Amino acid sequence: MSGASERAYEEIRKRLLRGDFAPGARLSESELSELCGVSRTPVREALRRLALEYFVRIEPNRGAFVIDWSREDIVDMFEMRSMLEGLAARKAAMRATPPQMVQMSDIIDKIDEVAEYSGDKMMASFLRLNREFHDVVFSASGSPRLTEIISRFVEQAVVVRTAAQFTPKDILRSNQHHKELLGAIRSRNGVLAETVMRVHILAASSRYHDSYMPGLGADEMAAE
Amino acid sequence: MSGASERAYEEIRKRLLRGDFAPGARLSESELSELCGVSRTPVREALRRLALEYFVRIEPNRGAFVIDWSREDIVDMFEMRSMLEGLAARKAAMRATPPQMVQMSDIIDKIDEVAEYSGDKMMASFLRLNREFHDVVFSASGSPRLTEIISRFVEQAVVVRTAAQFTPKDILRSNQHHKELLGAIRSRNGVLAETVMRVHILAASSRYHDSYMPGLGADEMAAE
DNA sequence: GCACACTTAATTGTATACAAATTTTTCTTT
DNA sequence: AAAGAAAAATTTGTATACAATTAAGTGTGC
Repeated sequence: MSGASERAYEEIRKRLLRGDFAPGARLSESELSELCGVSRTPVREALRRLALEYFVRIEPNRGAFVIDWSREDIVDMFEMRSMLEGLAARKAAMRATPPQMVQMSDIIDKIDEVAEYSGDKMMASFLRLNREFHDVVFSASGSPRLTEIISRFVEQAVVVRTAAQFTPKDILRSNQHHKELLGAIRSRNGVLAETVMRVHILAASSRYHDSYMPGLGADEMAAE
Repeated sequence: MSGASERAYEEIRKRLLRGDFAPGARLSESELSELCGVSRTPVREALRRLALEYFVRIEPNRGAFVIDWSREDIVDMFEMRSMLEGLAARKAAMRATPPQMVQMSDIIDKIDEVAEYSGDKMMASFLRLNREFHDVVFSASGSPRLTEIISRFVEQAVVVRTAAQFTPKDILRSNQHHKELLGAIRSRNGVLAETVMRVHILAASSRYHDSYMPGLGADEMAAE
């Protein structure tokens, strides 16, 4: 997957995330191909890939359609992700090296700084750092295959679309989870690390659904 | 994905499972295309799909190679599967309907009967019934998306290749897990259901690795 | 005026042809 | 003879052309 195919994938994915196409809309291969400036062949390849990542749904002989997620679907995706990332956190608690812990600590500090910023710049920085932090956890789990599969999961439609709507307060709370997780890893407490990570992810899910955590106002809700 | 594409996928997958190609071997698109009796286009599509299911690995501009799994990779895959199927079992304990419980019970009885048979017939019957049982659990979880993703996981290379080497004793022990799981579901004990399911899967993993359960001889080991 | 069948147009699926990249072979040089 | 470079051959990646299926439009019958 290189050149035209990769380009088509990036382009279509970008537009899907930006919401250029309505949910349920049919995606014409011809239109996409001239939109991306490549032929239909790499477009088809990109669509198949996006289907496996749950951005689109392909019906045989009928074409690709933008997936529309139900609330239940979204809950399920986050639940699954919480199980898998929880597993990674547990393994990380057992195997993380001191340098990796320092890395996590550094990222945590940077995220605290970023929360002071505002606007798109803040959001972009946070998303990058947050991704970095989780990558260190995955790496610390010592399981390349686990890392690979979870990454694929994290790249999925629901997760990506959810990430882009945090307030500074959300960011700080999210980072609080990071701190707790690092503490659990430092004390080699696998069960705690797993549980904290699950809370971390499920809180983001909760945030997404405009639901609330008992005893807290809506603006106090946790986010990933 | 229909016609030639589907045909190519089935054909290549069948040969991969049968071990026709050596691990790490390069799969030529031209060879596969005349092997399947279709052109290169659907073969490429099939290969991309098999890559996402971890049967092959694709290197840009170099082609597709048969994946070779390390022991650690296999452990990781089963661990992930245990987490996801555990989640499904927990949800099933909360939502399963009486008819679904009857279904599970029926399948359990049939598996006990099948263990009396011998040879390929037994194996085929067990695999089908086992799959049916797990499908009922997924269905009982009430989450179509969860079901879909776990199914995709279960179809993966490692899992499929592992399934085909159980003894009658393995089958009976596996079915014992099924009985415990049904008990947990009947009593609406989500945590127990989740834990039993995780044991069920991890036991299969353990079986696969010629490792053993403390205090039991090798031929007493559990299998899925 | 509405439903249904048929014809036409548009779209997806597959095959083939060409371009770009990689691997293999061959030839030169030390 | 071995190592490296250049050229040929093979293989993957992309574009285009054709086949098959599906969707849309048109006309006819009731």
